This record gives sequence, C-alpha cells and structure tokens, in this order.
Amino acid sequence: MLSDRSTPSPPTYDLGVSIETRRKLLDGALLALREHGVAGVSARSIAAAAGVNQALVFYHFGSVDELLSAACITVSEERFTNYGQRLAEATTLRELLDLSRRLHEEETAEGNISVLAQMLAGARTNPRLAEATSQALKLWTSPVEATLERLLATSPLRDVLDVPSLARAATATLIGLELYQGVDPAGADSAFSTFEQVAVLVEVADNLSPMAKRALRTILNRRKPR
Amino acid sequence: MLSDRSTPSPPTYDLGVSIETRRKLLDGALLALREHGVAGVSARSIAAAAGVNQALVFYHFGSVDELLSAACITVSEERFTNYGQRLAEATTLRELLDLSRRLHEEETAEGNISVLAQMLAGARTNPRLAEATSQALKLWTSPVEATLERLLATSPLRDVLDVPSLARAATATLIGLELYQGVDPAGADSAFSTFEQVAVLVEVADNLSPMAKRALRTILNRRKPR
DNA sequence: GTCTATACAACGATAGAC
DNA sequence: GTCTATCGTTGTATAGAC
Repeated sequence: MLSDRSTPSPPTYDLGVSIETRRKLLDGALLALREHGVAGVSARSIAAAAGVNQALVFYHFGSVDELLSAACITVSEERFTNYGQRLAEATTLRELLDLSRRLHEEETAEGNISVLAQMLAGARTNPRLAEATSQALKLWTSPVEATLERLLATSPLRDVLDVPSLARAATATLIGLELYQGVDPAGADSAFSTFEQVAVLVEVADNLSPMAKRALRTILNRRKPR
Repeated sequence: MLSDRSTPSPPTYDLGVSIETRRKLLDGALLALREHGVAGVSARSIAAAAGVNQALVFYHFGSVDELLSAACITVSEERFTNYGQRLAEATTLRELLDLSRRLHEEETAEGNISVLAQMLAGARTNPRLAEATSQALKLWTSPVEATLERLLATSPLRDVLDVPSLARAATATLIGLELYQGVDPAGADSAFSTFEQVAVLVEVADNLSPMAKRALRTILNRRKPR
C-alpha cells in the first residue's frame, strides 16, 4: 500500500460507480454463498446481500456462475498475499503447524473455508465452477506447498511424502472438517485436534536420529501404496 | 437372509405397489444427487431418475428434504451391515488400512461418498438435512471407530490420539478428497496416497519398541493442542 | 450504469380424477 | 396409490426507460 495523498477523495475512481457495484456484488456473492449455500444461492439472494439491483448481476458478470467464480477467485487472491508473507516466516515444521492453525481459524471465522467448500460441492456438477474453484484452490495450497518444500528439503520423509500431495491432503482435510462442523460441531473440533496430533507425528518423524530416520524410510518405502 | 421358499412370489407384498415406488424414489434421490448435486436436485429431477411421477415425492415423503434425508440414511444403513462385518475381520492396523482403502474405493465407485459430500454441503444451511446427515455419518464412522478401539486398545497412542476423533478426522479427509476429486482428479489421487502414507506413520508409531513408545508418548503429550 | 418491468422456465406443493 | 392438471413462487435473463 502506498501512503495516502492529500484530499479525502472518494474510495474509487467513480467510472459511473461501476467499480463499487462490482465490489458489492463480489462481496454479496460470498455472503449469499455462506448464508444459503450453493443450493440456495441465486441472483436475487446475491443482489439482496449486496444491496443492489438484481439485473446488475447479469450486466456486470453475465451469469450467476460467472459471478460466483469471480468472487471465489478474487477472495482467494486477496488472501493469498497475506498467507505467503506469514508462511515465509516459519522456520520449523512446528512453527508451520502453529501458524497453520491460526490461519485456519481466521479463515474459518471469516467464512472463507465455507465458501470454498460450497464451491467445491457445486463444482462436482458444474464445469464452470470447477474451473474457478481449481484456480482458487491452487492459490491456497501453493504457499503451503512452498513452505513445506523448504522445511522438508533435507528430511528423510521427502521422498516418501510427496510435498505437493501433502499440501493437498491437508487442504482436503480442512475442507472436510469444515463440512463436518455443520453436522457435529463438537466432533469436528476434537477431530481437528487429532488431525494436528497426527501432523505432530510427521514432525516427530522428521526429528528422529539419522539412524532411526533410515530405518523409518525403509519401512515407509516398503509400504508405499500404488 | 432366510433361505428362499417355494413359489416365485412377487418381489414385495404389493400393497398397491407403494413399497416398490418408495424404493424407486429413494434410489432416484441418490441418483439425482450424484448427477446434479445438492444445488440441482429437485422433486422433478428425482422423479425423472426414479421413473415415476413427480407428485409421488410429496405423497410418500412430504417434501424433497424429507426424501433426501430418508435416502441418505437408508443407503448408510444398508452399507453399515456390510462394513461392520468386514472390519471385524481386521486384526492389525495394517489390515485395517488395506481394508479401508478397498471399502473407500467401492463406495467412491458407487457414488456414496459423493452423496454424503453433497448432503454435508446442503446441511450447512438446512437443519433438516443436517439432522439426517449427522445420523448417516454416525453409521459410517461407528464401525471404523469400534475397529480402531479394538486395535489400539493397548497402544501408546491411545491416550494421545482419541479414537472417536481419529475416525472422524479420517472420514472428514475422505469427504474432502472426494470434493477435491472434482477440481483436480490427479492431485486428489496423489493426495490420497499421501494420506495413506501418513496413516502408515501411525501404524509405525504403534509398532515401536516399548522404550521408544514411552519416549514418543512424552513428546506427543507435551505438544497436545488445546 | 442503474433501474423497473417483464418474459419464460422450473420449482414445491396440492386438488381431484382415476 | 398413482396420475393429470394446476396454482403460486422463485429462478435466470433481457428490454427499455432513466
């Protein structure tokens, strides 16, 4: 962000207010998705959440799917910057784990994981949503992937646990837990703790003595699936 | 199953064909849910999939939500029997893991995991679906939970990895991966392999020498979250 | 760019003939 | 129990006034 300039100019350039409206629609889409889910989201419910006219959905984005796609990608891009910087600071698996928990709590509280989960559910039967969600998900996994890659660079687990796959598996688990939350909040919380305990197991394995590491690698490779 | 009796009697008691129709509707609901997702499922799409009249949805189940709920619970109950028996045969974590993979492949192929995922997505904004999905999910986790409980009875991991939570975490992961499959099939596959590798890590930890087990337990307890 | 008005399809749900 | 027919609502999408 550049430092502010003199006069209290209006928030945007005011090209006929269109940019503000686009912004409202993008936010409204996320709000509606969180409130009604992919099953209940519509041009009307989005417009209501955005506080604008329903016809503007089609004027600015052409269709509801297109708006949902744009909203999902936009929010992911905005979050991505924040993520990358904070994850770059982690120097051990333990720090990464602690940081991940905090980031996950933030995103869950803001409803962004919920948005992703709903988009993924819609993506199963809607190619347009699938395309957009795929892009959005890459934005979320890539900083985690980069961090893992860095921290596991010298680990014996590296050629047993494929790093990109590990990042994806973790992402999938967090999304699964988000959905689980809706039907069993207490159970989802304790499941989350257990997920973390298992992650600690990875960390422990990574801190083994050189001899123990070699032994572990042998065992894991012997049982490598597929 | 009792052994068959003499005459080739009709498949059901034929109380005006109603039971057959109910069955068709239940199957149709699952089919429609798999094909159109929770966002696109409707009384009409279900009736089409079932090959019956649309009005019968309301005659037999009162509402679409009610039918979806019944379908989800019914398919889970039917699967539950199969599961319980096969899981009871596992005598080691390794066997449990292999069996789980096979069961998961079967259920994914039949589209049952997809149904569960779509129901969970809908459940986030629909209390009726939430109630039903909660019941259905318990049917899936409980046999896994019982098996884990049995196999980990004497494990040092037992008071660190809460067994019911472990079963839930695994379920959530499988559901998350199912959704991931829709936007990145190759990525989801490799993520699944990694999930299994991590599971093997649990198994390895469980096979440690008594002394190593104690040391591990100390580490894990020290880092117990929350 | 934004609004009102409207076309038209699909939705849940019910009434009534069979 | 099952069907046809239909009501009222809500959905996407567009035309045209402002």
